[in-house]
Amino acid sequence: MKNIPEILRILDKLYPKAKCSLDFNTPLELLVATVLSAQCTDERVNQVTKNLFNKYRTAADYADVPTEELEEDIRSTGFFRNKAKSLKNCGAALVEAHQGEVPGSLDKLVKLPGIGRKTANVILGSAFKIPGIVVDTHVGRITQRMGLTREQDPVKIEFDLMEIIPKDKWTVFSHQLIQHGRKICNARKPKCGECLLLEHCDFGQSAADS
DNA sequence: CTCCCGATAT
DNA sequence: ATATCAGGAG
Repeated sequence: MKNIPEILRILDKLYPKAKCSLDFNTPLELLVATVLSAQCTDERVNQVTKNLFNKYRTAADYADVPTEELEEDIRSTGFFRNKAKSLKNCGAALVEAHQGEVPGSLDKLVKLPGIGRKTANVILGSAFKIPGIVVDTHVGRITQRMGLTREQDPVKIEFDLMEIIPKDKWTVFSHQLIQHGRKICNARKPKCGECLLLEHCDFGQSAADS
């Protein structure tokens, strides 16, 4: 079995101030940034939202803008047609069902168009301080490599992690792994030689031959 | 499972 | 050229 407390200590030491790396000032801004972050780097999202948030200030602003105009405003983040549709429909749903405000519960968030569990848990953790495990591509990859889960499905991974990670650590843990995934445990060529989690990692152990 | 999709690193 | 990047919907 895994020495979870030790793994958490190492992560705290490596990334003591791990937080959301998307720029935002309100729950709505975080929602938009997180939708845009799908299959896109957070640097590019921040670059786009810098201008976007000046132009779109309320949920109604997203609901009312012509689709083509919103598509152009977010084009460089990729998947721009899907994302524009999601943001527009989401803005309308917020106005319709939540007085234009972003709800602070998982159930209500995942009912919004374009918002899945990953996005919902980002919003819960960083905008509402409600614990949630964010299983994105980084968290999924790293926890599989380490042997913290055997599942492939992000939702199953989320539930596996919820059982072994203390609830008050869920949000920090997610952001720590995301930073670790960007700096060390890359998808293509993980830098196992620089990884302080090596001895706790199945992938690192099996790759350590020399 | 497939599709959506521009930008960047290798 | 190709894999990958804070995924979600049909």
